[in-house]
Amino acid sequence: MIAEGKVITSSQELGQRLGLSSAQIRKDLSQFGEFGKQGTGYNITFLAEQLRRILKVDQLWNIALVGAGDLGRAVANYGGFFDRGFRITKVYDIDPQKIGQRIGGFIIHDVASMAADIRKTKIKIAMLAVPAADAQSVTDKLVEAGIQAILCYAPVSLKVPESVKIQYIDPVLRLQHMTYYVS
Amino acid sequence: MIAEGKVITSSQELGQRLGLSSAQIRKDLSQFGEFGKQGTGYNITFLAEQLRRILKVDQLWNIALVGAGDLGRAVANYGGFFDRGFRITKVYDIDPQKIGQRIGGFIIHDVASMAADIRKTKIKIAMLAVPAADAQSVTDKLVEAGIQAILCYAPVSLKVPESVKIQYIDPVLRLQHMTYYVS
DNA sequence: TAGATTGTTAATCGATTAACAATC
DNA sequence: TAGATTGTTAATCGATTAACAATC
Repeated sequence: MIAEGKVITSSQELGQRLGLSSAQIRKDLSQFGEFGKQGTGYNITFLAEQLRRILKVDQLWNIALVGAGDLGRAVANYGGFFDRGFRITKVYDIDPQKIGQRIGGFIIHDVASMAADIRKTKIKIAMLAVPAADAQSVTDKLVEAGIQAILCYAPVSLKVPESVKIQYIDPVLRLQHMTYYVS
Repeated sequence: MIAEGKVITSSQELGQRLGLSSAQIRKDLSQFGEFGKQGTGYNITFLAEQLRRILKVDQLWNIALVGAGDLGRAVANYGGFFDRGFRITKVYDIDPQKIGQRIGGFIIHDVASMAADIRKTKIKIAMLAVPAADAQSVTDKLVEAGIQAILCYAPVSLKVPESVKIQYIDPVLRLQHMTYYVS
């Protein structure tokens, strides 16, 4: 809407664009504050700012990448993170052959130094691109070191304390979500 | 459970492992049939077979990949599809420089021939790894050609008819789902 | 002032859970 | 036969929607 040059919107328009009812929009927003004006609606830039603040995407997050194989390399080379508030600051692998080499401009560090690094630099988010068989043990180390969120590229289900958030990137799972509907 | 050598399970055990109530397990399964035995529970291999059939993941699905840039190359080289019932059979790009070359063992074909190919081969699922700016126009062509499900790697929101299913792979979106909970 | 739209309360709807007859 | 667990109905819970006073 900002790109379209619009200044004000309403719960009705937001609902229409998002496929929700206007009541849902107002109810959800009201959980976090009063962002609109009666009779007028919502100022779009103000609302966007508030939403970014609420979701904590109004800052730059540092990320540790674990795993420098094919998948890790693809992730490290992906250019879409920085623009959208995320920055890989460290890359780790366990393979002595890889340690010291570079991928995507990052030096590959030894996982042995990972826990201490993460504690020191207070990195909160990690991306996991290790083989499925290693994912749980690496996760345990990350959690122990104070990581609070993990984006996991391995096709496994990780066990973590409730306080740690996990999201998975598994293209096959996404495909499987759709086959049911395909005839 | 199969790997663990177990033969029979119950709605209670399934619920426990999945973080759901036993009633939820029974209710959901009963939507599709009667898979258990009173007093005994569910035969695990039989249940798994039935679930695969219901979800249509008991077959090999052919997939068209559109876009042979960095992302497309990574997708084409990803070895995890075939084992899990998906096979890329065609790769397309619009760049004359790329057409005829190979990525991940696939010859890159001209998008100009895509619609006719898809109609002829009856491919139902496509993966989209084109620049965000091209995603909608390519999607329109795919839908027109009869594609029923699209896995989109571009960070955009695609407009498609209700009958077409879409799933997105956007690591930044996944990261943004977690920042709210990170302190 | 009249019209429009918010934030919120009350009503409705649908999903989850509890309970139990059926039966292995 | 006694114990266990299913599939399903009824009860409960929570989420969505409708309605409206407040007010810009």
